[in-house]
Amino acid sequence: MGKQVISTPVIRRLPRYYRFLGELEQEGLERISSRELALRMGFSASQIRQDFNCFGGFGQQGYGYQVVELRKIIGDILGVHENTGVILIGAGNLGKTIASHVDFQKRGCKLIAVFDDNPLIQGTSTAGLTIMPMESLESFCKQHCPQVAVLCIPKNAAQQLADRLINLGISGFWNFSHFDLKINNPDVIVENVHLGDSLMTLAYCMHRKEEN
Amino acid sequence: MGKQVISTPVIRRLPRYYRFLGELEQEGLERISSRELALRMGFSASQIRQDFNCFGGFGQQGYGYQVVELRKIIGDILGVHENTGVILIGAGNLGKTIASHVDFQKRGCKLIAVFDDNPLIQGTSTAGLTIMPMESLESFCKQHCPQVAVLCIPKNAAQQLADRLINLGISGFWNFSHFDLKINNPDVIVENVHLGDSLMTLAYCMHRKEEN
DNA sequence: TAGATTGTTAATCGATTAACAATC
DNA sequence: TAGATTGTTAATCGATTAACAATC
Repeated sequence: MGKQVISTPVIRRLPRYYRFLGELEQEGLERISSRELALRMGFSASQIRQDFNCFGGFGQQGYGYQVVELRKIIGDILGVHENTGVILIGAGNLGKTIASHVDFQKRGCKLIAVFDDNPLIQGTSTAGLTIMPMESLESFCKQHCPQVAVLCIPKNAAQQLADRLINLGISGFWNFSHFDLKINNPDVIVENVHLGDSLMTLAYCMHRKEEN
Repeated sequence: MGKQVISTPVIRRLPRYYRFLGELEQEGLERISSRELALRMGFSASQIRQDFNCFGGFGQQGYGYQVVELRKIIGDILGVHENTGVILIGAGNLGKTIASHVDFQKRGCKLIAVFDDNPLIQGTSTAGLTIMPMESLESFCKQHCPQVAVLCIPKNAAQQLADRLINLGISGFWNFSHFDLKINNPDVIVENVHLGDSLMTLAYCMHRKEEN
C-alpha cells in the first residue's frame, strides 16, 4: 500500500464513517458487515468496501469489520489524535459561537487564541480564551506557531487577512466569511463553510418541488 | 426546454454563480464570457456553459452573458424571490447566531418564529423574534404553515422532533444537529450542515500534507 | 467443510472536458 | 464580413456499482 492519492468524495465520507462508527461503538456493537453499515448510512456496500480499501482493507473475510478497531483506524487517518494549533479571528456572534460550540479537541485541533479588532471586546473572554487585539497576531504566531486559522470576519476583510496569516505560517483556513479566498500557494488548504449557499440549495429544492 | 432533472453537482454550483455574479454586478461589469467567469471562479468555461444550458442557455453567441440578467435568472431558479416560511428550533448559542447572522430574506426565506424548551429563555427575543415554548409548535404551525425548520438542537432530540415537525407540515430541514435524519418521505428535503465533518476534512488535509 | 463476507477486478454510469458548428 | 463566443455533441475521465474469486 503506497502513497495512493485519495479522491475528494472518499475524503468527505471519512468523517461520516467516523461518526457512524462512534454511534455503533456506543451501542456496544462489536462487528459490522459492509452490507449492514451500508443500510445504516445510505451508502452501497460496494462503495464502503472500496472506500476502506483505499487505505488497505482492514476487514476480515467472512466476518466483517471490528467496529472499535475500524473507528480507531479511520480516526488515525483523519488525524483526530493530532493536536493542531488553531486560532480564530473575529469574535462577533458567529466567531464566539464557533469557538464555544465546536469541539476542536475531538477533531485533533486545539483552539489556542481568539482575535478581534474591536477594542470594546478585547480583554473579554470566549471559550476560556481572552480575546486579543489584531496587533498581537504577529508576536503570537511567532511564539506559538498555529497552523490553522478560523475566519469569522466580514468578506471584504478576508482576502487581505488571509495573506497576512499565510506570511505568519498559517497553512489551513476554516473560512466562514462569505468569500472564496484566492490562494496560489498549493500548500495552503482552505475549507469553506458557506452557510448561505447551503440555505440556498435547500431553498432551491423546496421551490422546485412545488413546480412539479 | 422541459422538466429536465438537474444533477446535484450543478445545483450546488448555482449559489456560487449567484454570489460571484453579485460581485461582478457591484463592480459594474455589464457582460462576461464563460472564459472570464471560469478564470474568476476556478471552473472550466465548458462546465459553465454546460451548467447554464441545463436551464436553457441565456447567453449571446459572440458576446457572452449579461451579468445583471444572468444573475436575475439564476436567482429565479434558486427561488431567492420566494418567501418561504422558516422556523428555528433551539435557541442556544448556535441557534441564536444562525437566527441573527444568516440573511434569510436574501435567500428567499423568512424566519418567522424561534422555539426552545428552556423556560429560562422563553419570552426573551432573538433576531427580533420572541422565543416560544415547544408546546406552541402545534398551534403556530397550524396557523402560519411554515415550510422549513432549522434544527439547532442536540443530536439525541433531532429525530423525534423531525418526525413531529413533518406531521405539522414541515417539508424542509436545515439540520445543524450532529445527526443524519432518517426520513422516508421523499417529499421532505434535508440539508445537513455538519460543521464537525467540515473541520475534520480540513484536519485530514493538514495532517496528510505533513506526511508527504 | 459450508457459509459468509471481504478484497479486488470489471462493467456501468455520470460528470467533466474538448471540440466545433451555429450565430451574434 | 470577420471575430468572438455560445450551444451542443462527442470524447474522456473518474466514481460508483456489480460480480466474483479469495479466504476467514
